[in-house]
Amino acid sequence: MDTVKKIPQYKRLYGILRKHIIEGIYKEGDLLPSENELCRLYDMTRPTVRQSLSTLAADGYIRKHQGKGSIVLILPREIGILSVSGTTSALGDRNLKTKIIVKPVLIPWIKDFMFPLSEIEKESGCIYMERLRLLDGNPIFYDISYLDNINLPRITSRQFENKSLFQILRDHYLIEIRGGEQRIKAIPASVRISSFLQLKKNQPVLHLERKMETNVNGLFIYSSIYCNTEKYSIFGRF
Amino acid sequence: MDTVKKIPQYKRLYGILRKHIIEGIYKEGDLLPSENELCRLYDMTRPTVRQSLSTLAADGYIRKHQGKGSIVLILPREIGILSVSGTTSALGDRNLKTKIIVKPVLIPWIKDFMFPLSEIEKESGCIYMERLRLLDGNPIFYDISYLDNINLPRITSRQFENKSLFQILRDHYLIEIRGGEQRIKAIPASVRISSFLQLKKNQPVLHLERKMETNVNGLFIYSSIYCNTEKYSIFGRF
DNA sequence: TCAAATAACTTATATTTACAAGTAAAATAT
DNA sequence: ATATTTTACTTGTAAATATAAGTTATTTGA
Repeated sequence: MDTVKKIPQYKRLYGILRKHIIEGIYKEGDLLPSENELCRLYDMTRPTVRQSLSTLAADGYIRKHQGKGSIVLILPREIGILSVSGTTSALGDRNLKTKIIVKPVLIPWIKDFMFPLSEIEKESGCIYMERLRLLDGNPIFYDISYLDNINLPRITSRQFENKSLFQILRDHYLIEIRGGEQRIKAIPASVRISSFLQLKKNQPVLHLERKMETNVNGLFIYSSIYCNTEKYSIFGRF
Repeated sequence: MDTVKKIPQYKRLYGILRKHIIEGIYKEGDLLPSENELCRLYDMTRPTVRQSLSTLAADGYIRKHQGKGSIVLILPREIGILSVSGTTSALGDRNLKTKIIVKPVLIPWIKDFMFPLSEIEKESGCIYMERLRLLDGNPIFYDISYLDNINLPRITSRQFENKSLFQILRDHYLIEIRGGEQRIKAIPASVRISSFLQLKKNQPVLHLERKMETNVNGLFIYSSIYCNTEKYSIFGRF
């Protein structure tokens, strides 16, 4: 086991502060310790500390005020599907349960896929899965995921119940989501979708098509997500 | 006229590079000049250049690759309503026309407003306006905006036709949008909304409720936006 | 007492320097 | 010719330093 922890210092501090914010050690409106204090506390220089704080600000956890300090925001992360981290982790793994509709299988890519595919992607086929996510027992997301079939040993046999796909990719394959693009529409629910989301046919449903980019060159994750927004809204910061 | 241009260098370079990307001088997949080249070209040091590039990357204009360089992305900014810049500017002011439904008027805040209001906001009342945005002649957005009534001389008499609200606020009042939060839902079109968006009643419509934060302390801009997503999707990067 | 000036904080911008680590092409050895 | 090594380039991380500028509380002066 020669896995040296070579996490950069600024990422380490970012993680620590974010954890503290999420756990409520710093509450809404609180001022974080000043940059100089953080320098002393964690034995870093100011540029390093500042890089952590900038990242926190970019991710919407704090707002920086010149001359005043860094103020903690309440991030309305109730259903943070618009953020990078994925739905499960965004909810703090509390009320969200995941049910597998179609276990991960290796299939060829669908014709006329929602996003253009590279030649390499087309050749290798994709890992396909369908999941239903329930919030407090109510089905909210019907999630169809597509994943390039490149070098992910045993992915199709992994246990996905109540786990975030992103978490598995990060923990077992060191794959991180870097960003992506998405299209959003309001559509009438088809029979299949309405049955999964317990809606009447043609009820309005939110449809997201997402392409997510990873730290692995050429590896993208695609999702088609249908949301029942009758009771819950999709929240996001920008 | 003593308006000294005290734009930070990194913002200047950010603007220059973004302009070049938007104008197509750098195309999709192109490598930007290396950090050291930019240092020489614009007479800055590397941390300064890196700050510009980091901001560009955060805004989705480029992707940085260690050991390789910064690659220009095609940003799918078709209808960038999910981005900060506002709809009109996101489309490059080309096909999008704006029609005023209700001219800016000063009214008291609505009871049970979609976002909680501070006491100061409640007292001062709000500037209310309704606009319809047409893309290639098709009504796409029905936009209801609320604005704190604080120190915006002549705002209610300004000409908003075919101009971005954000642009007017920036140019005349030096107000910049810093970020915000939004809720997204799919809802059935009401009679009023369906008539504006030329849809049948109860057709699915995308509903966005947004609270935007500005550089002016305590000044927020609220929008309720209804989108016809039959032909167009809402696009965003994250 | 009250308003203005000041001091002591805060973050923002910028330079300089050093080394680590990833990428790609050129040089080398087989 | 081909595989390997080297080299030269790229971005990533990090320290040390300096000055500017915004905010707040204290001190000062009337």
